[in-house]
Amino acid sequence: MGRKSDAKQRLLDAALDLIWENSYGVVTIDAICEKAGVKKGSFYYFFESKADLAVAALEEEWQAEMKPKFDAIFSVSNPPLERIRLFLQSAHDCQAEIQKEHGQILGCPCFSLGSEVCTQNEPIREKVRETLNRFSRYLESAIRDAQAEGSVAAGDANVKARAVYALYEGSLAQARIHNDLAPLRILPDAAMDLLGATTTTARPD
Amino acid sequence: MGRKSDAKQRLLDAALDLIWENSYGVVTIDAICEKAGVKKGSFYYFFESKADLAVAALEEEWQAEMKPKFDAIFSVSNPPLERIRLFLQSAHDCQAEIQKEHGQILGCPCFSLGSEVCTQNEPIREKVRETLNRFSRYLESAIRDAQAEGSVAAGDANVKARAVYALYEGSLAQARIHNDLAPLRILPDAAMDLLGATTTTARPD
DNA sequence: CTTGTTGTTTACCAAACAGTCAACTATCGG
DNA sequence: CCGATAGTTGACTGTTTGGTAAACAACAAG
Repeated sequence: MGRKSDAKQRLLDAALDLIWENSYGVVTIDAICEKAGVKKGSFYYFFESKADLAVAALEEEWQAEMKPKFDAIFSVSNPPLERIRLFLQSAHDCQAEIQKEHGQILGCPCFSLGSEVCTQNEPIREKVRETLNRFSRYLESAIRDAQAEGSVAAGDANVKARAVYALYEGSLAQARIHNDLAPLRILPDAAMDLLGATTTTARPD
Repeated sequence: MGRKSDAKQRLLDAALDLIWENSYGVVTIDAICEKAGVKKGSFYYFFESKADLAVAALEEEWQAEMKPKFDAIFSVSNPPLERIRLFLQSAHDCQAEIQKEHGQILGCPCFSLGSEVCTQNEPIREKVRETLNRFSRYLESAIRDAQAEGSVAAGDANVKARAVYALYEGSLAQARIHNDLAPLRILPDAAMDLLGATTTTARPD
């Protein structure tokens, strides 16, 4: 069945890294190839264009990285509000680690990319939409469970989830712009305020 | 005192329009010149680089557009919570109008630009920081006034302002990505929840 | 009218860029 | 060992870019 290669995977990884660290528009195909250690001819063997690669990279990132993480954090074994708090806490911890490594907070690659290219490239926009919806569905479910146990007031769980999600992404982007973890430190409490949560979970000081 | 010209202003306007509608990275100096009806030689007469122009455009946008608007909305004549509600409502109304004209919600140019280039260009990052801080200072002051009259619970007004501001920018970016006003429609109520506001202001249905 | 200042234009260059292609190579099943 | 399949390479093309420079045009003050 012919030759084997991990070049495709290397391209996906390199693209995500570069776009995350910089931005979609400024990253060239040449740069991706160089970082991946792959010649441009091979790039076009696997992908039609940079946009095509970006879509594939987003899907890969979701499947390989985000989904397992989300499934663990939003495990039904955890109390509903605890899931949300864990989620927001992990955002902080992840970005703290990234800042240590890169010297720079990078935020959410999907959201940054989406905001940058949503007016220019429909396939990327569609993949970003899909991914963001997957994210917020976890929140929505947790909120519904919280409402069922009475720790969050009644009301459209989808609306509440979208609000918390906007707060989350806004805080991440702010952290990136200021290269400062502060917006992420206050995020859990702000989300609980937003949900009008009756704090069943202890708040560490 | 030599020749007169509005070419510089035309360049500022063209740059802001193009970057807002698309993104910083994808907009070329040639495109800005063409839209402004200015030759490239003249561009370099007024600005050193695209980044230099972007910084000037942000300052111009603040001075000419945003500041007067903010001063009116956050007028001390208005009750504190009403200021905040007006601010969030106007975000919705502005974006609705933009959507009608462009067929596309464009969000906040400063925040989008900041998130895109903050890792690549320090002068732009610094100008974005400055501008965003100016924004959130209006919120902080209104929150402090609200606390004084008892319509918002005590607590660090700066922290609360940053949370509301993250929610605001997150909602705007979400609206841009989805090209959907929904995140902005729920924004005022979400902000009031976040602030734990004792609703003195009537909520229109 | 002249002279200095401010702004405009055109043509140009070198680098970077996306995208193509034909020749080449490793690997597997038979 | 042989051919089909899967992947690799490097050299190439044409275009778009950012950036420069020198000649030119309008205008104001003296």
